[in-house]
Amino acid sequence: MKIRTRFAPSPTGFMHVGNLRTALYEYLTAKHENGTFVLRIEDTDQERYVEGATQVIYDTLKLAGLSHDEGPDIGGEYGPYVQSERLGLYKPYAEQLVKEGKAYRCFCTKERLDELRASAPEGEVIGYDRHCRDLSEEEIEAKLAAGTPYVIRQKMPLDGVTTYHDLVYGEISFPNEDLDDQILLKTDGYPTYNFANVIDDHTMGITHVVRGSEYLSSTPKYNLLYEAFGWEIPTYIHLPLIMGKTVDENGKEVVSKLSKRHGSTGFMDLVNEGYLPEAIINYIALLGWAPEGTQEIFTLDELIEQFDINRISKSPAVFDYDKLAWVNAEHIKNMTSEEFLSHALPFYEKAGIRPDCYDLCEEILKPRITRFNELTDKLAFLGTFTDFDISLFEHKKSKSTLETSKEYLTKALPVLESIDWDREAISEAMKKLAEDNEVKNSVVMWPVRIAAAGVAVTPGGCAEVLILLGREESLKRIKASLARL
RNA sequence: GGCCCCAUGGUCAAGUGGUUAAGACGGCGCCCUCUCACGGCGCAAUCAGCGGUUCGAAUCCGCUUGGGGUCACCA
Repeated sequence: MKIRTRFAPSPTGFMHVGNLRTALYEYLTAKHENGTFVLRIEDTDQERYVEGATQVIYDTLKLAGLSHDEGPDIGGEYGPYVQSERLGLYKPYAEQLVKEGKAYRCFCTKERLDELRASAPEGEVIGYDRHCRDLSEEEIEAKLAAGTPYVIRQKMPLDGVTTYHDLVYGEISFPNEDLDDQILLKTDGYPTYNFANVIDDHTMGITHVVRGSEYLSSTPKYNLLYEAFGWEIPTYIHLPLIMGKTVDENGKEVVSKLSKRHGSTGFMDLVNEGYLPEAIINYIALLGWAPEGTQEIFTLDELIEQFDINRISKSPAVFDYDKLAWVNAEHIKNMTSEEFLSHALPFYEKAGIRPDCYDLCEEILKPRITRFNELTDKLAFLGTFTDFDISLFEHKKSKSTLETSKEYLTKALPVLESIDWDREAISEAMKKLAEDNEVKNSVVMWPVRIAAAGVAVTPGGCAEVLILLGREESLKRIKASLARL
């Protein structure tokens, strides 16, 4: 049978990498087996609906390269793919269970439920007391006739255990007495998430339910629903959680399930900070899964090829920005010239780089950046040449002092003025100057580079700096610097 | 608190009864070098604890401890 997985986000306007990682594994699970990846929007919560949030989901999936085969925007045989457009579907199923005695109408008010919860002993949590589970026919009729609002709750077995199998976690059992009579249909007639989820997964033919391990403890309820309807239970793949670090009020570091409060872990946030979508995907694929070999840098196609459910781990993983940055840098290093240029161009233009220097820039910048927005800083010396501290000319490691700097700058200036403004030519000329004077290359190169750049740290060496600046600007700066020595 | 899950260096992790316990990020050091990177080499750092089972446990079992998740008319 063809595998069908689904990604079923709620439109909250924000997708953090934990959600995206779930989507990724759903995608990989399907695609590795040539299966179908479905997008379903779960918008049954009227109060939390955020305008435009659905678009964020489309944009994110598109940027991430996780293209769905069926969904609200592209259709499919199992539509509609938005829960709010499926509302008529759920109620009959709930009524069916009521008719069969597997569910019941509950007329309890929210207030009563709140009081019930408040009555729980300190530190304990108590569930619904099943007050309406055994109302008489007369009582029910009377309430209905009076127009009393109600919800539909599922009757949970009072004893025994529910056991299920998960592809990652194996055999898991829960005592039924711990299961609450969960609400299927809310007062407003909308289904709850859990109910809609089961109905939709079944009617959409989802074969593999891939989701975070926070659902491990609600899965028995799902299964009891599948059983109540006599439906086949899907294959479960629960994923270890992605954790974020925060600091508590005592200054102690704590880890918890990744969420909004963990700062910029939103996919779009990371993209805006300069992380490449493919690098983010690559990195989060490694959070909870490891390939057979030692390869760490993957394209999405390679992930599809190598993904293996059996290699998903059980323990939670902490999101690490350092490693993400490294993965990002690796992806940059693997870029073709065209790809690199397309990302770098805006920064080149802002820095006033001449087109004939694009290749040189790629060569010197590619190994030096982790994210493209670092280009601004790397190229800043081209624009700013202000009063720098002349103590920069004193550099132990290159054996430069104020005196030698002045001496060799004086010697280098006429040489530079006389040669072709060519990277090789400049480099050779400076080396020859050092050789003729029997000093280390650095004694010449260091002051020339500093004199032109005005800063100690530059991408590339003195020849590269001079080329980027151009002949005129370079000579102007060197003269100005020399005048200060 | 009940229930459920998890447990290899600071982090991500390989490992499925016999290994000097991979690799990567980060850290540190050295080399390369006109700076910073890149690259190369190297170092420090892990099987939570205690009991079993076994000729032999990171690997199997139990307990303890620690961490996480979950207990809504949210999804």
